[in-house]
Amino acid sequence: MRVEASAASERPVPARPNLAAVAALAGVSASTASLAFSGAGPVSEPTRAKVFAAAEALNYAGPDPRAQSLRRGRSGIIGVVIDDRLRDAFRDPANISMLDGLADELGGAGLAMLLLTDTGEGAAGISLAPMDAVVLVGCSTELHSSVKIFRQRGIPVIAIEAEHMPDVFPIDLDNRDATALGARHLKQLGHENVAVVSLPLESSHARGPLTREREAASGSFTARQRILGARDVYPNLVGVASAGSFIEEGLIAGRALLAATPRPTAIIAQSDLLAVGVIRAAAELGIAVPADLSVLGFDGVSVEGVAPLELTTLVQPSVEKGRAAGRAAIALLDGGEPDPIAFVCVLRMGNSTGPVNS
Amino acid sequence: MRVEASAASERPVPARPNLAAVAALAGVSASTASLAFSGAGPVSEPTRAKVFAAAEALNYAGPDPRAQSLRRGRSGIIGVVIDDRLRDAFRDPANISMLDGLADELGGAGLAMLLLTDTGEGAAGISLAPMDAVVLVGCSTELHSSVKIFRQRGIPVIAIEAEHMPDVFPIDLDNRDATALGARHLKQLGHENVAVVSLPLESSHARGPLTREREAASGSFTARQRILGARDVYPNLVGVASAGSFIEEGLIAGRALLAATPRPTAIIAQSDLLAVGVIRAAAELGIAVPADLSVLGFDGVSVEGVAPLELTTLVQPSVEKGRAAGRAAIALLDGGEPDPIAFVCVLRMGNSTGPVNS
DNA sequence: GGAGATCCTCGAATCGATTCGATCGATTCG
DNA sequence: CGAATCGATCGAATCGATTCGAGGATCTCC
Repeated sequence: MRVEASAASERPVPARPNLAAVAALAGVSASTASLAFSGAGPVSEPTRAKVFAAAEALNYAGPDPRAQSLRRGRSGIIGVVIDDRLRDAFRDPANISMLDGLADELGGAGLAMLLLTDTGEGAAGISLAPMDAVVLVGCSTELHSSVKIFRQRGIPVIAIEAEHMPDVFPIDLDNRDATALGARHLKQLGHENVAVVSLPLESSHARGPLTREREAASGSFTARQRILGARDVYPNLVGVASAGSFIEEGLIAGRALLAATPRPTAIIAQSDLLAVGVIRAAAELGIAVPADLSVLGFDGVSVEGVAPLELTTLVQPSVEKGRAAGRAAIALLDGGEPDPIAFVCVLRMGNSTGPVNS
Repeated sequence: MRVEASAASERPVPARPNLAAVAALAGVSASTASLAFSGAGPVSEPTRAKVFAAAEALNYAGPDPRAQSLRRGRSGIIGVVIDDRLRDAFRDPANISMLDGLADELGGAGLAMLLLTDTGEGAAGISLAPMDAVVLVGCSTELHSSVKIFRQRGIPVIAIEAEHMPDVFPIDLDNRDATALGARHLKQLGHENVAVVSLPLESSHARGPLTREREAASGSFTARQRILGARDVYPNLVGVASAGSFIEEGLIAGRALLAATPRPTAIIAQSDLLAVGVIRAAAELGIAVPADLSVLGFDGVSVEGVAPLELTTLVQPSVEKGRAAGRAAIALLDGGEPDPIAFVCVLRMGNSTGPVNS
């Protein structure tokens, strides 16, 4: 294809110009023009100037990312798969911090985040989008088929807090041990009648009492591990599943649990937001925290609305978790084989837990 | 290039198979194989089966999205540009609702969201990522250069609450009129000494008193419009800019404003989170709301932590705003020319405002 | 002045798929 | 039984760039 210099003036609205057109107008070959734009090879100053002038004249915006990504085999896009609806995922500060760390690390490497959900219609994007790597966040088992596709495509997969799978790089959190640590703290305070409010167990986000069957069938690795951790200390633990990590849900769950007789003297909430809800439920019922009820949280995010109470909670390095995922993605893209990463939580003492009041 | 049926067994780890390899193994042409996968043309059942069998045998994951997007000129990706750090953007429920509406609408059309920020290093993605359309959220003026690139590329741009620009499809909110409406409500209650807490004015997110110069130079269209709306009723309005739409920031701003003499009898906050912060500042100082101080919010999100108070606020249709942006993006992609969209807020009466106590 | 090194520039192959028009065989209709 | 029709398949062009090896010009140094 030849493009005359005059062609530009003949057609007022030409098809979008491409590199070839620019090169032609500049009187150089396409390869040289490419070099001029990418700066990847030696190009003399006058030539470079000619190319840029031609680009300017043709109103050329630079190499087409689509073509670039085909040729280079890289799109600069990292998929982030959330198992929730966006609204839900973004409602929990711990999650947001994680995404923030992720975005920070990826952005620094010139990579962008493609937000995907594994449920509903948005799931199509999972196999259709051009991605260089994928980070699964709290992914459910429904993702196994997607993971297979990623593997076939040679797309590295990073999973945050998920069951280990072959060819999936894990970023772990000691959900079980941390919860056990928290539970032992309660035990030391003398609590024996303890209940738990869990994160959603299924993607249906159904509320309701925990049963061993439900737990076993649960797609939420995190929720399950935290339940197990609590059971390590309180084998006969009872509890309810929430429909999401929100204060409102903690309130609902708290009401349910506190209506039981005998009333639990301590409640383990699987997130700080849930813990705040539980505390609010207690307030409603005139139950004093921590005198009559101890509440343990998880995440260590600063939550509004329980002042002057300060949550006793298991602090997890949310931001670092995201960062680690980002770094892992970058390393895997470069063909590296980073070491698996496991984070641990720290028990931060607040005053939402106290000795049992018998 | 010919690929023998036996080649697959010779090379244990072949370069990733492509459509041509699958077609060769199936004994059909690449065009037919393409038809079989896309279902876009007539393909006999036996042929289709042969193709899929070959794909299975070669462990082919389906057409490469990169190549597809080059050929079809579509990537299925919609860019979403946030002017904030992710962390900040996700901290405000109004923003999240908007993103949720957007995600919902886009997901339904098989499109995925590419999250971008216009500041820092992540900004590179703006011109490098393969996007079919872009939604600017609360974009600053720094985006003008990016918008130029989008225009050159023929990428439709949708801007939510931004200054109108040629070739940019606007989704508007009556920020000014709505704020004026709220201000008139305060006026009717007899308030004369009114102050405002604004959203960040610059991308530096600097706190500090409002000045006409700062307002004029501000990159935040929304903040400016809301200030203007308040000025429509209270021309000599004073106020401070916050560093973000957070409760904590409202608290800081509230303390500053309530330290003035004479103390304002009403404060207009440019978001509900800021309003809650202001109320908390009042509580700190022993100032009763609404008896001694009226506080007006904006957004109409349900905010925790001011019970039993209920915020008087300007309710905006956040989710609908996002949905409208999504629909506009889809329509523009189809070459349509949707009508500009403008949403209006509704003043919802709570009990955080009341008659001036003189 | 010629051999060799340097520096630019170019041609051609390639990335992996889609799509239009052409072709070929089988079926149907008159 | 010939012609028109229809369905399935194929070839070739195309999307827009990158990259490698080769080639030509210029310069250096002996």
